[in-house]
Amino acid sequence: MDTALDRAVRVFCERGYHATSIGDLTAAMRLATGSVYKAFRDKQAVFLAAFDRYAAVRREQTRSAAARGSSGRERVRHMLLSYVAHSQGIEGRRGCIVVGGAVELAALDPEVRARVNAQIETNEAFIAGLIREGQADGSIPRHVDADDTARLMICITQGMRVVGKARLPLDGERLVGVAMKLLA
Amino acid sequence: MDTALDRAVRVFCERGYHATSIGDLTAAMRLATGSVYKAFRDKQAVFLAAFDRYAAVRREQTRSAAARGSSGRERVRHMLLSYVAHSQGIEGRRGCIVVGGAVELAALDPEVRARVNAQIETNEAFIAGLIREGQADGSIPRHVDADDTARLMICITQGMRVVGKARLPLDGERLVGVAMKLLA
DNA sequence: TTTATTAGGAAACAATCATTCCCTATTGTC
DNA sequence: GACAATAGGGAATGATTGTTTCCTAATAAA
Repeated sequence: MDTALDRAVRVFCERGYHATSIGDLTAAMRLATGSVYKAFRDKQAVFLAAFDRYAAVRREQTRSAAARGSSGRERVRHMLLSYVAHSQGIEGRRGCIVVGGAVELAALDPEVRARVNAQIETNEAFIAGLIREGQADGSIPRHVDADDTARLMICITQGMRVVGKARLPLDGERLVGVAMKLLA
Repeated sequence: MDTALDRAVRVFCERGYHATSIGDLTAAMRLATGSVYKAFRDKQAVFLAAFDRYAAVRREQTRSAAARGSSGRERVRHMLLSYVAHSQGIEGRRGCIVVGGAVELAALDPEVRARVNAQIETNEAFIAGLIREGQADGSIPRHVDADDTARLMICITQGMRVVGKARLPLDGERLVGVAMKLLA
């Protein structure tokens, strides 16, 4: 069932919510219609489950990417580089469920909006934490406002997913090189 | 007809493409089904026309916001402030057709993808131009890479639309204050 | 072995979708 | 004033949607 949910994640990522029919879902999950409705209340429930799964996986990937850095500053850099990588190529084209949910559903579906907000705020707090670590270890100046900078970096990462979905190329080293000025 | 198209823009902005039915469209445009299909080939044609109209209006708004600045640097600042303003409140909740088109349709619809790309690249070139103006008038250092910085700023602006759609508050002065470090 | 419970599958359901067709005013032309 | 042309409106249509229902096969308990 978890593997079926992973397949649902892929479909929702690349087609979004409304363009994904139950037929698309059953084909991707390799389950019959009845089986899907036995496991989930309705289509939205499948989406919410897929959202949660996607969010958990991405959180872990982002955290482990950041962990590759040896200072707070380097951890921010690796986190941004990881985001560029995920926004590009085949995965970039596939897209991000959080961004998709925000754009397609957040306006009208309070349940989705709550999850999108929670995910964004968690990420933002994580980035602010990295910045504070950097200030503690001396790799990031004290005068940098951790919260404001984190929120701007959230905009950057979410924006990269939009640009990546449109298949515009992103040069990781150059883009992140510029973004690191925010920690000056 | 132009006023009807403006109303179509609003609906497509807040509901997206697939969640907008012809019924929603006719109700918003105050036109009967037959009239819509007399003016446009199909639903996608309505969307493309709405997209073009929205893009033209937003381009003008962004340009006039930038024009309020007296130096290249100040023009970039005003342009970013304008983006924050449009990403917030009722308009932020309504959303951006370009971001919506990118996230919802760019993966599968080449025609929409081409327009999204064109709009993003036009904006990016405009921002790069502002930066070069600032370098010419001495308000922005020469060592700033105009193209890389413009691309990052595109990510910032597109990301702000995503965050704004999720109804998270954005403090314009603080956010732009941090972003202006990119011109240091 | 028998029975109860569950996971999974396919067909049927009503509702909604985008689209087409045809009718009615209104406008401009001769 | 008569007529052609067109813009707009609304009902009808076929396809597709999400959902439900019922059936089969497999598994666990007794």
